[in-house]
Amino acid sequence: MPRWLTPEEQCAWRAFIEASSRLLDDLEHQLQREAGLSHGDYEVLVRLSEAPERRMRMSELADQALVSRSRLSHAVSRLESQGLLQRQACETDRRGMFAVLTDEGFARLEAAAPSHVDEVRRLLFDNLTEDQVRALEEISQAVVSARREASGRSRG
Amino acid sequence: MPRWLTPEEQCAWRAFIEASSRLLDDLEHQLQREAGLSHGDYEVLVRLSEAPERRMRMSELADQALVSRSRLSHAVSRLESQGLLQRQACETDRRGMFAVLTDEGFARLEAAAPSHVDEVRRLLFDNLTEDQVRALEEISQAVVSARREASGRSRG
DNA sequence: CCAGCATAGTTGAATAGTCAACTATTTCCA
DNA sequence: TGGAAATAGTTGACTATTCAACTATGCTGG
Repeated sequence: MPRWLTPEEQCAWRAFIEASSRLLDDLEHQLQREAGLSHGDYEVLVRLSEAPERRMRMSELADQALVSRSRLSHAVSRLESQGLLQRQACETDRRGMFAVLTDEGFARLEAAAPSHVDEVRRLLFDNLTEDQVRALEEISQAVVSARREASGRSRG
Repeated sequence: MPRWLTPEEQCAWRAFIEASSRLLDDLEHQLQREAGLSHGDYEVLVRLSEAPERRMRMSELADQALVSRSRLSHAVSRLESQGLLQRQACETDRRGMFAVLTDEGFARLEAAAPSHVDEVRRLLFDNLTEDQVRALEEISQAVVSARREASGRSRG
């Protein structure tokens, strides 16, 4: 006997799916239009830009940018061919590679960021109270931690 | 001078991106494993199953399932070839088509739903208080309405 | 030491998604 | 009425993503 969702949960779930799909789609389109980047690519560049020496090991980058290793590998090849980053062999682990943000990549990111941030504000934060911003973070944290604990338990 | 995000908004934004990506990815994998359906396909089948006579015009279905018309058209072709639904010409508007859920499609959905719902509970609602569920819905509604008003304004 | 397992990352084929162009029909209104 | 514009839906080419297989290297216990 499956535990169904309560009516309140149903509503919340559908609202969440609609809001997050539309929000992410809109941001995707906006980034594509203004900067020729997908949201995934943008995340990759952001993480690199914040890393020491603007470089990061492939696996760590994949984890932080929330994409699979395979997808990152393809994405890095694309971004590399656009000159936005480079691969660099790791000297202490000969299996390893770094992705390094180029100046051009950094410039592209700097050009894309302001209008992207404006869009995030416009589509999300301008429509929320301070309490709602706090609630959004707490809800998100709860989801992320629960997932982490669950996978910790199943691995350990 | 771009309005940057406040530190609180930054945190909320990153937490939201991580939580929603992981949640949606997990659900996607679970549905794929258990029922051989993508989340998009699942949404399509759900909407059809709730429609009168289990059928719906392509455009309305696309709107409700939050996918582009082109994507729906491809998806319907796939699902049709799997026998989960059928296309049916509309008699009052000769441009129009209905997508109709087959018995097999309905059965597939019934088989997939319980474990999917369990997963939604487990990954999301089990980790939230009642207040948080309410907050999640209000936040989502706020985002969706703001977007609707904005596009209404730009269209009108 | 070294055999076996784990980890880092890549690849290519298969699948899915996007975008713009296209057909066919309907609606609007001068 | 008729012709422009809007709407419904499809298509195909291109791009992106996934999945499983693969190479290469590092680690670990007997």
